[in-house]
Amino acid sequence: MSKQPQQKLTSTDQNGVSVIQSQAHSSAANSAGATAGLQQVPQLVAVSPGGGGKATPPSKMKKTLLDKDSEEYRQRRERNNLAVKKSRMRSKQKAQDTQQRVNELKEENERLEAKIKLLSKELSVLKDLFLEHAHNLADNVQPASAATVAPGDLCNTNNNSQ
Amino acid sequence: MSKQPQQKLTSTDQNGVSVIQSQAHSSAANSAGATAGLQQVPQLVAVSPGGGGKATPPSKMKKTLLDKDSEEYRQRRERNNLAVKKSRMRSKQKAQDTQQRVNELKEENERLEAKIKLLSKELSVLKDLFLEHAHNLADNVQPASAATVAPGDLCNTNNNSQ
DNA sequence: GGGAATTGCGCAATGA
DNA sequence: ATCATTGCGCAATTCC
Repeated sequence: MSKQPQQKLTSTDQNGVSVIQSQAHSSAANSAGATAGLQQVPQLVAVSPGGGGKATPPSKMKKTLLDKDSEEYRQRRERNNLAVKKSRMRSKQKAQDTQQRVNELKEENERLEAKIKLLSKELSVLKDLFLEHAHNLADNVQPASAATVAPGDLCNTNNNSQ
Repeated sequence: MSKQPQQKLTSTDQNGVSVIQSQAHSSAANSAGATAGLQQVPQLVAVSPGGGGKATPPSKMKKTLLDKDSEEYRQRRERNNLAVKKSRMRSKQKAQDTQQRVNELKEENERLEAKIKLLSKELSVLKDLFLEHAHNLADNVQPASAATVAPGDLCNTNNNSQ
């Protein structure tokens, strides 16, 4: 898929002290280059409390050393960063899709309601017609069925879609 | 304009383990919360050269002041962190609302379609009745009017449901 | 100019 | 062990 070889310039590889990793990732997706010098602060890791003398704490010792300089560490970070980016992209897209879905549903809703209105009207007309006819029948026998029946376009099923 | 009640300012330190702060300056009274998590960064103090006068050159030199130790800096950061949190919260909530809206709309959609179905059926029944009656009339009384009324399926409500 | 809001990103913890 | 998800802080940018 979208996987570009990202350069990794870990400057100050073995500089004496602090790590200013001004990693200019230069992601491909980054357009509008305004030369963004990003800079994440280095975090000093507390290797061990200086004065303390805990020799062997409980046997649960996992987070002993996170070699920031380790190659593997950087590798893992990079992978995670990629994963994070991907995940966020997907999340964003999903939200967008949802929003679009809302719009579509709203549209369809309107359509359906319009149709309901139409059908209701038709129904009402037909019912009136029946009533009228029934009255006519009750009054006498048959006055004029045709006239009663077709006043205009009662039965028009103008079903215009959309 | 802040319209939202400030949440508890205590930084709720629950995991901040790996970062310790090597704060050079002991700030004054840290009101409300003593937020931890500071890092030391090599700060290149690049004050405006020349000494004395301000005379800021019209160039693009704006990174003149970034004192990480500054009280104002920390203050700004904290405010921004709060703002970020708020913004993200809102964003999340909005997404959630949108999702819920989708559900509601879907539900209503179903309801509407059901109603359409019902109305269509009613209409169809009524029309059939109508036709039948017309036939009766045609049989018994005048063929002329009956013929005018019912050629075949005059009132075909071709209700296509999506 | 200035503060809040938004956005992109990296880090670390955690879930699956 | 690898990837995905998530909370959080930083910094740049944008919006009042």
